[in-house]
Amino acid sequence: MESKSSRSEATHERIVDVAARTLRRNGYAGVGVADVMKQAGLTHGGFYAHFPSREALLEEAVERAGHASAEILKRRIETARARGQSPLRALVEHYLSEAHLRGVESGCVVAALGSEMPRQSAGLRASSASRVRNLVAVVQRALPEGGTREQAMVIAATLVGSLQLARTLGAGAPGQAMLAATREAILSQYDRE
Amino acid sequence: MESKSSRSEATHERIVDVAARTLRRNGYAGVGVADVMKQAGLTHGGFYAHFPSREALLEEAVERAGHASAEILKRRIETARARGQSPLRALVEHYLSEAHLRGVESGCVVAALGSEMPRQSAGLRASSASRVRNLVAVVQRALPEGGTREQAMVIAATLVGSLQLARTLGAGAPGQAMLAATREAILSQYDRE
DNA sequence: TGTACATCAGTGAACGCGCGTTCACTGATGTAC
DNA sequence: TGTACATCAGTGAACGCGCGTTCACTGATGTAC
Repeated sequence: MESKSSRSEATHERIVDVAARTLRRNGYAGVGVADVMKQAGLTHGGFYAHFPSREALLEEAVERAGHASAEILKRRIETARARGQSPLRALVEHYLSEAHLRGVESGCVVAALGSEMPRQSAGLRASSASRVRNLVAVVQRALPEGGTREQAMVIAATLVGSLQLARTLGAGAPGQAMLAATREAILSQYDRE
Repeated sequence: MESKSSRSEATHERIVDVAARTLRRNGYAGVGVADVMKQAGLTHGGFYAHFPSREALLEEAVERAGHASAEILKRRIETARARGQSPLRALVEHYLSEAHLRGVESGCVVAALGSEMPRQSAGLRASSASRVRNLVAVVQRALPEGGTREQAMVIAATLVGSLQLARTLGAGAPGQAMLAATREAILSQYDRE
């Protein structure tokens, strides 16, 4: 890494950022080398100076996308806790918000790719499974004292499923109703302090 | 339809059946005209005598897959009810079973395609959204007297999310743990008679 | 400070391949007489 | 019952296109003296 120039590194980061957004918007198959390079302001020929293959880019993009949205969730949780508010409520209201419903490309990668993850190559499945475990861990952090991993798994599954179904039903009333029902259900069950 | 010979109709059905399985195993992008025709015992050239386009096949395949798995769920629910057992338990234990975890290609199309549905063309999104509404309706049927549509939406989201995350974590212990946690959570909350 | 040279990020044309789609043709089925 | 013909499901070669990958080259940056 130290042998690479900072200019090269900056370009690398830019490509991964573009790919992390495109990945969530279009799925694994929707990430094209030429298209990503063009969005990053480059020509496609230079791609292989930065990545050994398209697959390698996808692995980095899954991790980038996962870390980015997990960081946002963690920050919301910590802020709520610091203010004496419910961290779980902060998490749920952010995850199941209209902004997240509409903003696939900057949202949770697990919700964006959930049904495609199991079909990927071994390397990509490993990156993807690790994003799932991380999501469960973040949810568990938001639970009240004594919250178990089992509870976190159930809540994570509900969050992911709800967002996907809402997006499929459409960003209008049907999708909103799905999110509202789920917010209500999770909070009334797990947020009794 | 009546103008078509029964031989042609049988071939058409066979192609849709193959596509409905391939669709769930490989996703929308994983359904290739040549591959499906080959699996149906035909050559790819004849495809356009049966469908105006690949897209038209996909729409039929989504509906076929959705109806098929919904029928199985409905039957389980009715059987349980007839025997005086809990229909919700029957539904949940079937949906979150190891068989369903492993059998993507004959399982619920919403779980198999959830994250890809919102990105499809208008026609496919319509077919897909209709499968989501149908799943919610089937879940509501399984609820005890007075079960609301909101409850059904939350349970459907949890079922879909849990199955996807379990498949991503792998069919071994991690995936099984996800399913077990979700079964337990849904039944203990909604199955108090 | 200035000149000569090496390094290397990025360019753009070309490749092989798979895929959706088209189309002229074949060969079996069924109808007319 | 048999022959001639029409229908039509399915065949297989060919097409255009997009995509991942390769590679010889360019031009800017930075180092040596």
